[in-house]
Amino acid sequence: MTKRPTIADVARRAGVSKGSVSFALNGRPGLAQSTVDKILAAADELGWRPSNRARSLSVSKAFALGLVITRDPAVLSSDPFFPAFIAGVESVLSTRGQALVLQVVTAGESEEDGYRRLAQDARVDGVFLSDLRHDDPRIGLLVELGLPAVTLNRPDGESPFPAVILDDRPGTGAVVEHLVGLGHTRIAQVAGPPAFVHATARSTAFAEALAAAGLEPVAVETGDFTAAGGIETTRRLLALPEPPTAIFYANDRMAIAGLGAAQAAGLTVPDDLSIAGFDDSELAEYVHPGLTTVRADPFRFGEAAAQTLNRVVDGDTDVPDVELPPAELVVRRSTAAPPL
Amino acid sequence: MTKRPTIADVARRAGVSKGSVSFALNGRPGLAQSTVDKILAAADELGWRPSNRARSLSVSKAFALGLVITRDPAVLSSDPFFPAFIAGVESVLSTRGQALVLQVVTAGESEEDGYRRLAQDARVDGVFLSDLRHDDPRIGLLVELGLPAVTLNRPDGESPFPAVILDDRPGTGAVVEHLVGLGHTRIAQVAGPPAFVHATARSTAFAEALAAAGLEPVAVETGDFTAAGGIETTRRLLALPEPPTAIFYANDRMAIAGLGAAQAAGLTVPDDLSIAGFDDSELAEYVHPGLTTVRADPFRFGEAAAQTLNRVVDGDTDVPDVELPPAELVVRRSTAAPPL
DNA sequence: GCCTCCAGTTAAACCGGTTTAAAGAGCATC
DNA sequence: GATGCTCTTTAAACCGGTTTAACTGGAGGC
Repeated sequence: MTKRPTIADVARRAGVSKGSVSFALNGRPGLAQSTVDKILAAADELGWRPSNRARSLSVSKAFALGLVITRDPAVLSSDPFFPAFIAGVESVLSTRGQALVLQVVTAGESEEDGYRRLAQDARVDGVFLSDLRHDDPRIGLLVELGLPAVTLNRPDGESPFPAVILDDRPGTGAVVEHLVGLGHTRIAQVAGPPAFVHATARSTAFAEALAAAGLEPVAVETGDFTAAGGIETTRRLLALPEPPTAIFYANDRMAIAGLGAAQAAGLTVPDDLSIAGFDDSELAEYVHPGLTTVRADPFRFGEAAAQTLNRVVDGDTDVPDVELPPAELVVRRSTAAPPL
Repeated sequence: MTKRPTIADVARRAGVSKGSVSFALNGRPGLAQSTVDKILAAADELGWRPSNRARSLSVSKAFALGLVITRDPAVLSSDPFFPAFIAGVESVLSTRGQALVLQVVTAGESEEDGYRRLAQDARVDGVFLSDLRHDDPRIGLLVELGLPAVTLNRPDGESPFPAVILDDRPGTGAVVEHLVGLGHTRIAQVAGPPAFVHATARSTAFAEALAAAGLEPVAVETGDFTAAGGIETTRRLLALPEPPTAIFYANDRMAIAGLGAAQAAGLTVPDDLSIAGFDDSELAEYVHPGLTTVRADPFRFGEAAAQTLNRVVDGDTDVPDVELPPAELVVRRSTAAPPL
């Protein structure tokens, strides 16, 4: 493990100045082609790669992007979204020599502290803003911190940042149409926490799709995206005087737990009760019966978000929003015609 | 967003030299207490925080740790381990102003490229080595790269790195004892890929515990930790001329999928077949019937790993291995006495 | 009163790049 | 042959810290 070569070594070997090496590396005009070749050859022979740290200091960039996630409500622990999303992000970053810095905010602090830390330490050039809340205070915070960002889905307030959008509505509508088409009229929903923009978006889409079919939700419960929440809300729905014949959950985790709760209550799915989820997580296909759900593509979401954020970071003004192909219905065995 | 103050600003304000400010900040001896106070006060008034980048360059440290994960076999996507592990790591890093850099290796490359990238870019001061393989080539690679590391669990070859160990054996033994205690004699296992140290460790522990009870495995299938693998191996086990009355899976994901496969095959769990998993993932408690499994504490694992790695990074020689409290049995409804 | 010693402080070099201003070379112009 | 101009190249400053070696001023010893 000998010390790595520096730009000075390359310059010496090529018989030029440090500045010229820098110019050659960054492909700046003003150098004779022959000189450029000579320098690149020298760099190659020495196996030189410019030091990130030195570059960071002189150009005031971190060459890294940041993602803040809250761990608290176990929201994270079996969320199929983040891992795939992160993989998508990385697929873009690794080709550009950038890194992804994770900031997990633990119970004690507010999520905003996470962003504040990233900004104060100047660890990243920009951040991904996920799980938008209504009137999300983080947007103002990031503006104040001067930290570029991209939002995952469209915020409801003013935002100076581009958004990468995956529209949940078509998928939600498709689920409702599917259930209605099977003959269901008593459909309930287990929504996500109303503080989240995407949770209420799905709720609204659900209500609208039902209305379009001339129906109303028989009940709407609010879950917290966890399996425990799925159990509890399902029990409440099943205890209604006139329980629903179909339940649409805002994510697969709650749906799978709800499936368990229904079975524990002695019901057969889908004969007695139809169940649909949202995410198409890995287990959705393999539980019994297989879960009808809505599939998005978080990997691609990550890719698009990283590309978009990089445009902002690179100083591109007025980066347009990006629309991804909408989520689509995946029909499996957990939905069927309602009991007579 | 005005420019942040530098050490020179602080020095000027306190009426001292840059060097003194640096000394005061780092608590080095040789400064009069009164001077230190004056400097710290000035720093405070200006809200100065030393620049990570500059520090990084001059002390040749990244103030960050790295984690490389392979995304490919969807191993990641619903693995309950990593998110909790990462949260544990962060709980240590955030108090020290360090960051966690994630490197996701995508399909095309080998995982080693991930470490190589982290090392070449000098992005991190050390890395976590997870999912150890037999004679893991990454250990040699890290030595060669001069990158400090800590291994999650004990490697089987020589290793210069400390290990953080969570012993799976007591939990595995407890599962077997539990099943034997219920009266099972035909117990099968769905193991993990034999390339992984922890997979074979669990397998061996399983075989040994059975042997201690005077039994032999009725069959051992090798899964790949995915839900799809859980389905397939379960089908094979159930198709045996004399199928097992209990199956022990190497992780919850395969177990939950296996549960679905058994139910799809018309079996009632646990009356016809007992099922046990490993991990105590969130869904384990909420599927129907609740999954008997083995619970570890990945958050604490992350904490311990981060602390240990930091000792190595800080130049502590001979950091001892750390033993965590072993995983323990969690009995739920998916296990019962075998059918007569 | 002079020399030593030492605690306290500072100037300057350094980390490894980027960037700017200026110098130098080569050639055409008058 | 001096002047001007373009094309290359370089020296030096800079980013914001850390670290080393040298320099203070004052106390203490003789």
